[in-house]
Amino acid sequence: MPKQGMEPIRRDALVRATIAELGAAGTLDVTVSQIARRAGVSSALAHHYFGGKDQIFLAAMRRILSDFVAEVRRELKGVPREGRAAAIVRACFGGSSFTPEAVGAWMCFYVMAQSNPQALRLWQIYHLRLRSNLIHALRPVCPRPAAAADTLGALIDGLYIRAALDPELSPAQAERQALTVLANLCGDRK
Amino acid sequence: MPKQGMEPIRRDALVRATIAELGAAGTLDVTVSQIARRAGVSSALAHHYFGGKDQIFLAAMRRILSDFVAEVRRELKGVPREGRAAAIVRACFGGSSFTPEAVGAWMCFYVMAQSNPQALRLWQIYHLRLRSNLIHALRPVCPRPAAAADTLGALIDGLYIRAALDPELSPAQAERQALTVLANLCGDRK
DNA sequence: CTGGAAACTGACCCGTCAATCAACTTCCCT
DNA sequence: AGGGAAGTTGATTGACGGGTCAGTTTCCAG
Repeated sequence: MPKQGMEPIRRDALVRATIAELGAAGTLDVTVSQIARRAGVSSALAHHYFGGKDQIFLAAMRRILSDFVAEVRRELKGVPREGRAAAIVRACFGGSSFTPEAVGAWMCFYVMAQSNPQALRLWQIYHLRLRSNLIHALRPVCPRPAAAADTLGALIDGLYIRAALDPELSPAQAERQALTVLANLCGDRK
Repeated sequence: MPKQGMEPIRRDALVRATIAELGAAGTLDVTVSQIARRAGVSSALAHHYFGGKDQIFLAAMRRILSDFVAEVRRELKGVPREGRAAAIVRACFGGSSFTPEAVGAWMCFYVMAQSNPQALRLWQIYHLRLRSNLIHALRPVCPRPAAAADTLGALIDGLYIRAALDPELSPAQAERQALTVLANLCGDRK
């Protein structure tokens, strides 16, 4: 029963369903039909709105990325200069960023970036933005902000991978590890 | 032109071809035909020897894992107690462990482990072995060996991911970052 | 010399899935 | 009212890829 103005609602539902499906499967081997079924529509409609499977995946990737950016901004609100780096780390492991679903989908996007130029481009943008945010946040507390930002970024990626494969690794543990390294990176020159 | 005693040679060629193909593609979307072609045989023969696609992939995964173990052993040879942790780190980024090909294939196995129970099992074994090696190596030089091993392991995984997506990241840089964190993890209590 | 095992392949079968199409329904504008 | 736009789907198509099989060649044992 068609209603007017469904497009944004359908798009949203499909994007959500994509993230859920990717997160649950942990693989890019997810069919358009599965996504559409979870979103409560036919696969034809998914194609109608997005044009193709890749576009659906890219939309989901953009969503996760922008959710993460929002999380960072929220965590950064009202935090003094010296606490900014820790706030960014908390954003990585808290809120909606570190649910099993999001982590699984995130890993899928890493894979997609290896063969899809647009996905690679999105990843590079995320990567550069996180890096510059971290450098800026580390400048007041760290002797070598750029190097520390690279290390911290790599550690965060690694913790994501491990969380995806090892359900034992809790968000709290992961966050603690990252914060410990952050403290070391900052404090070992005094 | 059939010759006797080809089986081990073919198996080896197919495993090598699998790693090369996975490493080049950066995805599990590699067909048996591609692998077989690169190995110079028909796809039917690949099925004949391995039984199926999954078996081929698992054989390749086992190969990469055992190559890595060999690398660690080699790097550890004749190194004094205090240098063991650094030697393991060097093994991760040197030799055949950190070629673009091996890193790409490695990432594929992480993906496979998310949906294939046998691959997950193999990953867990690798994971536990690396962990216990690291803990043992860190004991003489580090106040909290277990925590440090977990952190170092995650960092190494993260550096692999980044190397896979970012050709700018050289082995030397990655190794330097890992060794820096290792030094911090050891030295910050003095 | 001969029969069987090992090595090897081309052709085929069959399931799956992205993508398209031709409909049908509901809503809104004039 | 009624025509077009938006919403929606089931059925279909076409490609692709894993797996199987029947058949061919080569080698070796008895």
